[in-house]
Amino acid sequence: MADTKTPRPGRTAARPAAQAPARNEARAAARTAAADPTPALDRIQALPSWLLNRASARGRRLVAEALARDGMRMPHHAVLSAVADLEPVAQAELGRTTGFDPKDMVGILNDLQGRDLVSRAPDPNDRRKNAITLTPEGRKRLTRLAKLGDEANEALLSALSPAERELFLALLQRVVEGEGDVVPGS
Amino acid sequence: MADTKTPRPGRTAARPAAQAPARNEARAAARTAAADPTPALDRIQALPSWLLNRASARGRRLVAEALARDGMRMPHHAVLSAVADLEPVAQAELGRTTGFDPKDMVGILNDLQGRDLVSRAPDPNDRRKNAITLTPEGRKRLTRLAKLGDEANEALLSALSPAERELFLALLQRVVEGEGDVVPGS
DNA sequence: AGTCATTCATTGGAGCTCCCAACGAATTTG
DNA sequence: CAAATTCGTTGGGAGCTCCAATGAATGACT
Repeated sequence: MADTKTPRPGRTAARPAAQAPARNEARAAARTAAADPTPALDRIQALPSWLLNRASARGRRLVAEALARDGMRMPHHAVLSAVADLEPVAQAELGRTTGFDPKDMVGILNDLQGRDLVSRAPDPNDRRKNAITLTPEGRKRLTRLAKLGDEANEALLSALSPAERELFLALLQRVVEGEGDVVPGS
Repeated sequence: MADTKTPRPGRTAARPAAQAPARNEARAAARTAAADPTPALDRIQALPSWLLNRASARGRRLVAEALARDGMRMPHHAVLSAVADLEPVAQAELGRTTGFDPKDMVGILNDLQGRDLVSRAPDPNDRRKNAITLTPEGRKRLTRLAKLGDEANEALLSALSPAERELFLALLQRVVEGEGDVVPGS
């Protein structure tokens, strides 16, 4: 890859020119010449995947900023919530329910345990497992985090009315589940 | 962080036990005791930011798989599209219109130039800039990529009817633009 | 004119998410 | 009892996003 590029070869000027004819004129000319009614850039930026990426990035940023005010990140909040529901729970099951990689789960729980928000004790019934439990501080912290997360999500959808939000979430849910192809039917 | 965790301390067994009382019973007990009608995990996984992340990840995966059949990745497609519209165009402007970091733009264009899909020549009018241009091969390749991308996006929204897709995209667009708070008015 | 701020392409580095592979310990299956 | 599986952990890598700094070149201002 290092030999394929042209790393600013000396900048010796003296070029054939006749290559940059006023930009906009070239663009319009190309459009009429190639009969390209919809510019490729506009098309790509209207693609569902593109819009979803941008919306997701905005949501992640908003949530990250909100949780950062409490010194936490999104995975901390998610795992803390899962522990609250499933405790005592093994790390592998936490990974399955939240979707985090076991490798990353180790780091997340290291953080949470380091702040005394969860306790990680060997499970007496299955000594391979760790029994993850919420500490009282963890429970209080989770309440705060849930509030911050809700506020961020409120801001994320602030452009939509309540009815529109409900509709949007319903559609979004079906997109997430995907598996479409066959008509929903029921 | 290395001293905060408990790295499986020997597994010497002999534990206080009385800590893992059959799992499900503990869960039900906690729910009645804490009067928690909505499990925290369910709540967090119904959050707009969570759903958007999952939908975005699904879209990214579908698009990546589709473009990979042509040996390309998403940024390649996006930049190639932008070049098609704006050529000849400088890297910095490409970065502004597509949203890619200037650093990443270097690598993307290195790839594209290495495959002779774009040409990168010094701009005679402004010797700081590179004039990025589409090669004939690049134009053909873009047609293929656009098709692959469209198919992937079709699959992404396959769970929605045409009317629902239109509605979903309209709502999604407004979420992306955000800046809500004030009513759109027009 | 010459100084100064800005822009451009590039390099370096970091963080996050996801995936794959391996390991020792422990458990389950046959 | 042997074999396969699970569990937590460590290691590495690929992609995407972001920030800081550099030298070259340009533009603006006095």
